[in-house]
Amino acid sequence: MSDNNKETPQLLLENQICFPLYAAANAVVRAYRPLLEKLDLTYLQYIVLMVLWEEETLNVKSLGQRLRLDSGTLTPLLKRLDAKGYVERRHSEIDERIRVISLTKQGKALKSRAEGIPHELVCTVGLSATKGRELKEICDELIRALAD
Amino acid sequence: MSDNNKETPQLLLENQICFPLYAAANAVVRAYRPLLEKLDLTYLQYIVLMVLWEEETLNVKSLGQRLRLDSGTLTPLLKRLDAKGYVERRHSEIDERIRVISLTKQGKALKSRAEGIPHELVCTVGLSATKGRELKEICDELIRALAD
DNA sequence: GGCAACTATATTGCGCACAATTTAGATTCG
DNA sequence: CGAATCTAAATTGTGCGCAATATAGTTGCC
Repeated sequence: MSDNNKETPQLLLENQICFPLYAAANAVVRAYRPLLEKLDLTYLQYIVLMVLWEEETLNVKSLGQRLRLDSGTLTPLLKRLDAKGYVERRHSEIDERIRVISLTKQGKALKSRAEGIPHELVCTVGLSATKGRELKEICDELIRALAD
Repeated sequence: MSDNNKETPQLLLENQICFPLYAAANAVVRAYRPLLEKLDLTYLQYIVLMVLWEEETLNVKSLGQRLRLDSGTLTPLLKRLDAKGYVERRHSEIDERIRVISLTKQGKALKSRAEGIPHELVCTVGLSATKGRELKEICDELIRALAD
């Protein structure tokens, strides 16, 4: 334990925990790409729509809190979803600063077309349900630990 | 099992495995940022240097295989590391197509300054060694499953 | 009412990721 | 030898992520 450094040198890529996490996240986004191409969506756009399929309507801030992303990422992304005709971006009438994001008819219609995607991905990955749960738990713990 | 959909609808963010993975990877890169700022490095630049601290010299392709990244990502990154004076990018004399990347004296010197960083991060995260190992294993499995 | 502090979103700029293409050099094989 | 094929790296273009800053609009307080 005290001669930890000799046994597992910290600066070897082999011994990193974060790098596999980082590489796995890239790999997953890459794996989603061909499945989402049919819907003309990127991975993050798909995630944003997933929130909207639940909530119908919401503003940039609460979306950002949910996904841990800021307006610098979300504003241009929402403009692209708008350009594709999947969402609308209205100004709140109560508070002009707030952008109210809502699904268009086309945006709602995408939901049924997306239904099969998570299962398709699970199949190509072939991760057991147990390991999937473990992964989710550890990642959630990490996220909580690193929140602000 | 057959009415899986009713019990855990696939299109709820809450039920996603990949999203926590994605968000955790972002969180980790974010957490590294202030630690790496002192060395004038981004997370990926740090990872690339880590490979070079092991290998002394290598070309773009083998670096890319190691990190699962392509020349579109690596070429500009290596140019930036070059501009910072941490690496050199020579053409191989045997095969002019190949770029041989090697550490400069300054690049080598960074290693000792980076020594404390992994431990610093582990502390802010506070993930147990067991869970760290589990996370690494599952991510490695995911990466293998999604390779090409 | 009016001004200071605050808040929500937008903008700018940089550095990844990666698909698609281009460029230049190496290899193969008739 | 030399054209076709292959290969390594570079380039181009799009879309994140996010820090830093800017722009409006709102609220609080005198």
